[in-house]
Amino acid sequence: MPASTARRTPADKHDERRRALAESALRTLGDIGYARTSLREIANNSEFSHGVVHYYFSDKLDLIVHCVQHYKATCVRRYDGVIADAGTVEELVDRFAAKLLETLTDEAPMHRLWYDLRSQSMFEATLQEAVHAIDRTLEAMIWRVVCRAAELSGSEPALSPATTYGMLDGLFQQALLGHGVGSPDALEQLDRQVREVVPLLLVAPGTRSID
Amino acid sequence: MPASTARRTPADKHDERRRALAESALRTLGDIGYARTSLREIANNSEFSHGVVHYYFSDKLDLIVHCVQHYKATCVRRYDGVIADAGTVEELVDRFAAKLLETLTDEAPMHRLWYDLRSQSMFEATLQEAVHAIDRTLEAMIWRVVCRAAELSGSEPALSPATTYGMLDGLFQQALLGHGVGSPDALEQLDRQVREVVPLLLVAPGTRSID
DNA sequence: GAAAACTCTGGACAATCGTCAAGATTGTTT
DNA sequence: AAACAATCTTGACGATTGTCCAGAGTTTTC
Repeated sequence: MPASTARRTPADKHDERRRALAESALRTLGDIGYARTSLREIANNSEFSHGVVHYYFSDKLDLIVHCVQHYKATCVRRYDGVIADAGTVEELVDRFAAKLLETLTDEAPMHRLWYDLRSQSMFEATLQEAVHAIDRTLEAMIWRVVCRAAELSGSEPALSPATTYGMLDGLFQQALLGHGVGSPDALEQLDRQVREVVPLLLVAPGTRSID
Repeated sequence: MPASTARRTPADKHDERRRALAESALRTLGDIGYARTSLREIANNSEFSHGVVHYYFSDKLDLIVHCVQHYKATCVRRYDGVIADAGTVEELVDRFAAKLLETLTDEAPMHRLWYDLRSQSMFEATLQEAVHAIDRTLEAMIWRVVCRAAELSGSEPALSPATTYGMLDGLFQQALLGHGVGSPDALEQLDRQVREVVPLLLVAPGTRSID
C-alpha cells in the first residue's frame, strides 16, 4: 500500500521521534535554561515518558547536541527574504532591523538558550564543535546581509566577516538582556543602533584597507 | 592590644570568611561553570567543610550573587592605568588592546564565568540585578577609554555608551570563544579588530548626530 | 576560670539526577 | 495466527544535590 509517495519507512519514523524529542527539549531549555533542564522535564513537555530518551539518544549531551544542530536549521535562512526583497539600501536596513526586532521578541527563549549554550560550550568540550559551527553559520548569514547592502549602495564591506558579526551580535545580545529585564526601550534602542552602525560597516570601493 | 590600627573586629572576620568563600566559589565556577558547580565542590576548593557555607550565606544563590558583586570590584578599574598613562591616541589604543589580550589570556576562566552568569541571569531573576549592575559598570569603563581617546585626538565619541560597549563586548566574547577552542590567531585577530574599530567610535567634533 | 557566644564539622534528610533494564504494548513479517 | 522486531512504560539503582542540625571546638566576656 505504500506507493512511491514517500510513506513512513521505519527510519523516517525514527527520525521523526528524534525531531519531536529535540523540539520538546528546545522548549524546555528555552524556558528554564541548560543548568536546570533534566531529561524528565524534557519528557514531561513531550508525549513520551522519561525512559524513551535513551532509546533515541545515547546520552543527555547527545540529545542536546542534536537540539543545537536542529536549532541551526531554523535560523540560518532567517534573513534571506530580507536580502531578496530589498531594492535599496534604506529598504534593506529597514527590513533587516525589523526582522531583528521581530525575532528578538517572538523567539526570545530560543535566543537566550543560544547564548546559554554558547557559554556552556566554554566548559563542556562536547558542545564546542556544534556551537562553533552555528556561530560561523550566523556569521555567514550576517555577511550576506552586509554584502547585499554594499551591493545596493555601490560600496564595499569595510570590515571582516568576523568583526562585522561580532559587533552586531554584541548589540543583539545587549538588547536581549535589556528586553529580559523588562526595559521597554531595548527594542527601539536596537533599532537605532542598527541604523547607526550599518553605515560604519560599508566604505567607498577601493578605500578598503588590506585585511 | 588592638590599637586604633584597624584590628580584627568580629564583623571584619565575618566579612573575611565571606570573602574567602566567595573566592573559592569563583575559582570553582570559573573552572567548571555554573551548571556543574555544587556547594560541596566550592567547599572542597576552600579550607572549610561544606556545612559552613550556610553559616555565612543563606542560600546558594546568595553566595553566587555575592561572588558576582565581588568579581565586579576586580575588573572595574582594569583600564584606569591605561587611560592615565597614555599620551597619544595611538599609545592609548596600543595599551588598551594589549590590556584586552592580557586579561583575555590570564583571566580566561573569570571571563567565561562572566558570560556564563550573564546568560544565567536570563533564566534566574535573582541574578538579574547584580548582573545588570556589572554590565553597566563595564559599559562605563569602556566609555572612559573612548572618551579619553576622543580627548587625545581632539574628536568626540561617535556612538552612545551602550552601542560602543555592546560592539566591543561582542568582539571580546568572540575572541574568548575562539581562544577557548584553541584557535591560536584569536588573540591577534582581536588586536586587529580593536585597532580597526576604535577609529569608527570617534568623529570630528560637531559632526556628532543627535542621540 | 566559668559562662556565654561564636564558629565549624560531619552526618543525615528528602529530592532529584542520569542511566539502565525487565516487561508490556504495538506493529510487521512469515 | 504465530513469531518476531520495534517501541514505549515503569520502576529501580547509585550518585549527587541543597539544606538543615546536633554537637564539638574555639573565642570572647564577665
